[in-house]
Amino acid sequence: MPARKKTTISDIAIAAGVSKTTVSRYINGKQNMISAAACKRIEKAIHLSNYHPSAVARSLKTQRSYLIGVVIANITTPFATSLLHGISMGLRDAGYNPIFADAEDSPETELRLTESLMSHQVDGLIVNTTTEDNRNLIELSNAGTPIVLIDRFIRDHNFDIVLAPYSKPTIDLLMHAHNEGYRHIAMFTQPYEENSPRETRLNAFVQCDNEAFGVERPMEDVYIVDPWDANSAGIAIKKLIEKLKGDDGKLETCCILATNTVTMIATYNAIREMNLTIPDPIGLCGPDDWGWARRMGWDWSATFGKGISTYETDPEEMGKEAAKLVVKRIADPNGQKQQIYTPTTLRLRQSTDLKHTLH
Amino acid sequence: MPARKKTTISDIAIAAGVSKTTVSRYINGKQNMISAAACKRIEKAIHLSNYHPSAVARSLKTQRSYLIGVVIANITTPFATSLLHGISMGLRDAGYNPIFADAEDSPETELRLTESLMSHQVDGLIVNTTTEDNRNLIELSNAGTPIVLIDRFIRDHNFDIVLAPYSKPTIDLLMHAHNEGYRHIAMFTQPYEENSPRETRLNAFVQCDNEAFGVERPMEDVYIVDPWDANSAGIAIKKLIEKLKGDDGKLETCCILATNTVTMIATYNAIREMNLTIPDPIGLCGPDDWGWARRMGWDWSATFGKGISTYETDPEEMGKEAAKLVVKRIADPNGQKQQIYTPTTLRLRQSTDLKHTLH
DNA sequence: TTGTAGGCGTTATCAA
DNA sequence: TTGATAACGCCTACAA
Repeated sequence: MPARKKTTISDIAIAAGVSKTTVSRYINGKQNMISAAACKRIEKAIHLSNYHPSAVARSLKTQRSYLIGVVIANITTPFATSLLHGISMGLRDAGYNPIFADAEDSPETELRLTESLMSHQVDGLIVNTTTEDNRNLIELSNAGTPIVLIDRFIRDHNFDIVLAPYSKPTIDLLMHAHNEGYRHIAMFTQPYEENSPRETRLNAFVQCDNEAFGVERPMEDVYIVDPWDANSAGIAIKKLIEKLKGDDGKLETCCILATNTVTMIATYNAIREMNLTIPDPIGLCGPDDWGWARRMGWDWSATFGKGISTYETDPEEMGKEAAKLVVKRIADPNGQKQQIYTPTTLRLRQSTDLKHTLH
Repeated sequence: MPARKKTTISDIAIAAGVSKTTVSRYINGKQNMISAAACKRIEKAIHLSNYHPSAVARSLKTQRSYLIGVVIANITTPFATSLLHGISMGLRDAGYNPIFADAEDSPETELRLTESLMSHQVDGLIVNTTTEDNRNLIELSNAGTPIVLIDRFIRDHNFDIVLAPYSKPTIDLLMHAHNEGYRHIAMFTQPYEENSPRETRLNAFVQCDNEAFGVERPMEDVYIVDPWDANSAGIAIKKLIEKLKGDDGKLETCCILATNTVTMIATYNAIREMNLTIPDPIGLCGPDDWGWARRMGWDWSATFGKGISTYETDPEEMGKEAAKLVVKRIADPNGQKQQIYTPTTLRLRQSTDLKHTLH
């Protein structure tokens, strides 16, 4: 099956017996400038040849592509899934299409992909960046490219950005633990360098551990966990237990704040393997960005034990907001940069219900 | 910050004191046709102005974009995520970029997006289609567009396609249930019209129920479940139980085959809520396309009860293969259409371990 | 209401 | 080794 040559606007013009200009007008909805007769003939010609205008030629001429480049730090997470879905819906509503690129957690890859997207004339960028220190994006932004960051910020430069308000709910969770009577808190986190949401949560933790729990060096209550390594969480738990042992050998109570859902699950499994019980002496809580699971009817956080206390983020909503924001910035390039915070919902469940359990 | 005009090949030509042609040659790696001096000047000019060639103009001229359109039926599943990741990696290795579109399970959306992708001169298409009966793709294919289907086929037309071999492992699982001594089998599936993998699994089930279990009307052992509806699985379980009640009121054993991971989890939860035990009298098994979870160190299928019997698919590998295949088809448009089956791994766990449990 | 002509940023052809 | 020049398919003054 040989590839036929594509039909172009000229073909239609000839077939309909009019000029390219007229056809172009027809395509762009300016039918009120065209005689009914011509309209008919053009319509027919287009239909017969099943002609589709070339977005490429149009982009070249108009310098607009109606394409938005979407760069995701790592697509292999449930968070990214919901994000993409939201972005996709939001852009479509505004007549734009996403070109999507997966940086695979590599700043170099992110740079390369971003350049590729730019050379394809994308009208704007939505970026979930791998790097807090992203010179390239700052340059692009300075050069006038509409850019919206999502979930991760960039230092030393003012960007449009969509965020979940991680600090507040983190503190809410920790204060709840405090009120429940936990003696200690601990934070289990993936490496947090260059990753602003984790940093934000860390800061909230440190502040709370210091102020509410009166701990002098709260960083000592922070444990680095690699959920990709099956043993990592177990090792952290062992270290934690050592610290919690009282003089009588009994464990003091401690509520663990996990940095994200995946870390939380790894931690949960580790706790169970150590034959420790939840919520006493160990409590567990953290963010829940697995909206997709809920949407599928699976409330995962209720499946583990008797339920894990979480705050739910809404990545899909974040995606939608980001989409709206780029489109807005394209229309109004010099408008004020915006920070949008999408709402979060606290869900207190058994995993931190120390008071009740003590009786 | 006003958007500066973009620098073009002409700017570079002027700055370097050469012609556009020479610059073009430089860009395209034909530096051996250029004098060392000119090379130097061009390099310098490009560097100073941080010039990036326009992929759009190039596409228009060469009729190649190095863009592959990727249409996914529904991105809101972990399966799709892994798929995308695989595609993304595979394409990148070959110098192509994915433009990705989410059809949101709607054939109309799929059509619209596909047309949009085509008008952007994509060199090929990778499609996880919503519709078995997809006239549009057949036409495009006939017109010479390189298309690779992934996970879902299209009736009445020969396409390049990447599939998991659902039939064989489904039968393996069911025969295993038979050998374990289950008296009945049942299938819990999402609606399967227009969805080839589910259909394939259904056919395998029907055949097995008939031949191995001697059931006359195997379709009566098929239950439609909507995992998005929390009650749906529960209702199906109740119906099933009615059928399993023997004369003495005791339940006969039955192994449930779930159609996919999400349905399986919904089913698992429903079984537990009914206070039924696994694997006796109810067994549970099905496919596992949650590779991402394992990659994150969470072997989910071991987390539920004492482990669920599954066969693991490898969506990431499927994506990679699809990427390789489009690229190949672009290079060799008239080559034989291929069907690629990616491997699958059987994991037998406690949820179907009836024999052992009986003692 | 319609058409002509020029150009968007490249590459390809041909000649020098 | 280099460079004019003509496309690629479309849009857009400007003119008729």
